[in-house]
Amino acid sequence: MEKEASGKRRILDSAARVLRTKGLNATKLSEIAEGAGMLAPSIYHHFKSKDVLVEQVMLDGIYNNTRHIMAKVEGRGAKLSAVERLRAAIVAHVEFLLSDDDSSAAVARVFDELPDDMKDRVLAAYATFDNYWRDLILAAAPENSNINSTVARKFLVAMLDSAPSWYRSGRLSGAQIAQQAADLFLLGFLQDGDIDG
Amino acid sequence: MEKEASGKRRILDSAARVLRTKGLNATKLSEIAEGAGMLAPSIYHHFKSKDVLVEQVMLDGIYNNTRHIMAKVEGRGAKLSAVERLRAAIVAHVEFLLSDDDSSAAVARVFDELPDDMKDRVLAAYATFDNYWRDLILAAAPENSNINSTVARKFLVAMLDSAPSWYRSGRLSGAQIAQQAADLFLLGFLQDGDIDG
DNA sequence: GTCTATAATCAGATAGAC
DNA sequence: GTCTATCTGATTATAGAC
Repeated sequence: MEKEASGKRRILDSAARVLRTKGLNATKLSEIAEGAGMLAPSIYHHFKSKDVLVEQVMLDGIYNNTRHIMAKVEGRGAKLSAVERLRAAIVAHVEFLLSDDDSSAAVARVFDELPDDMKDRVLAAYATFDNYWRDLILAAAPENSNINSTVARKFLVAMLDSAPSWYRSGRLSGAQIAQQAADLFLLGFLQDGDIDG
Repeated sequence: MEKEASGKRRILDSAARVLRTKGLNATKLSEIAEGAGMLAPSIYHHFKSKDVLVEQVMLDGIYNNTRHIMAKVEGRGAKLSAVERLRAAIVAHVEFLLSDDDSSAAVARVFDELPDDMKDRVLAAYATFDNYWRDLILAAAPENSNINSTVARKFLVAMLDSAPSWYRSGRLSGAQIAQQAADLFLLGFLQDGDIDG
């Protein structure tokens, strides 16, 4: 189709990986270039500026993440209850964040650091993602819930997005962390023992 | 006692306020100085470098936040149940984050952006804070909880710390957000209606 | 303790050869 | 499409007067 030069692809992948681990400010073009097998000025053949490159990484990350979650949830078929769908989304989100794919972890790590104007544009790109969560949450909400669904969504996403910042492979697997997140959000900390899931 | 020059105090206060709203990278010494009623080079009479100043703001913020939460919880007296103590801490934490005091919001906003070495030192200063939460959580945990208490603490603090990034005064007050956070964490999203508190 | 210069640094960005 | 220079700009930091 279009010629998505492999150079461009390598730069985007390298950028996501460095951003994920170092954050925006500590991410230097020289390091991105190194990961892509070239030198810093070569990046400018593919991207007009560092900002443009970073913004593309953010947009790709949001797209990949949204698509991944939707695929996981919808792939479970039409038999799932609203609560099971919400649980599946939570699990998919956390597992993707903790996976080898740098897309979503880069976004989670860097979003707060973005310059204001870029943050506004990236936030606009979140619309599909936000709407999907909103629908999942509204569908799963109990009748007379005293919890505001927007507040619940903000708290939920923030909680999940924090996982990469403190998770280290060891005792618990990513899948286990994901289950804990779902249990915690859906059932609460005071809910105990023997839960079906 | 010691002569904590009012200049130093003004710089720290101004720095916390700018950091809270702009994040680390966008916080310029010139703006901190402006808020303190002086020019940028004057800061160097009080602090050896920007890093040293920022680190002091972080340490102060952690200290203030920890002390505030402890005072609120312990001030409620010895009659509180473990769950009520945990709830009081959650509410105090969110209310402090959303208050006029810039201490804790500055930490929540900036922590992820800190350079690695400083982050390590700041993290060490979190020990008192972390231990307090750990104890509150362990005391309130149900007998056979299937939720890891460390994971619960990480998710809880991350969720609470996100509030300043999306909360805007309007419909819901800070106190209401704080209650929602406590309900959500303790009882879960699926818990509905009429909750005692 | 604060100011007016001015230096030093660093990283993003550009020019132009190959 | 990538390289080797080089430039630019912004910001931290220093020197030294007041």
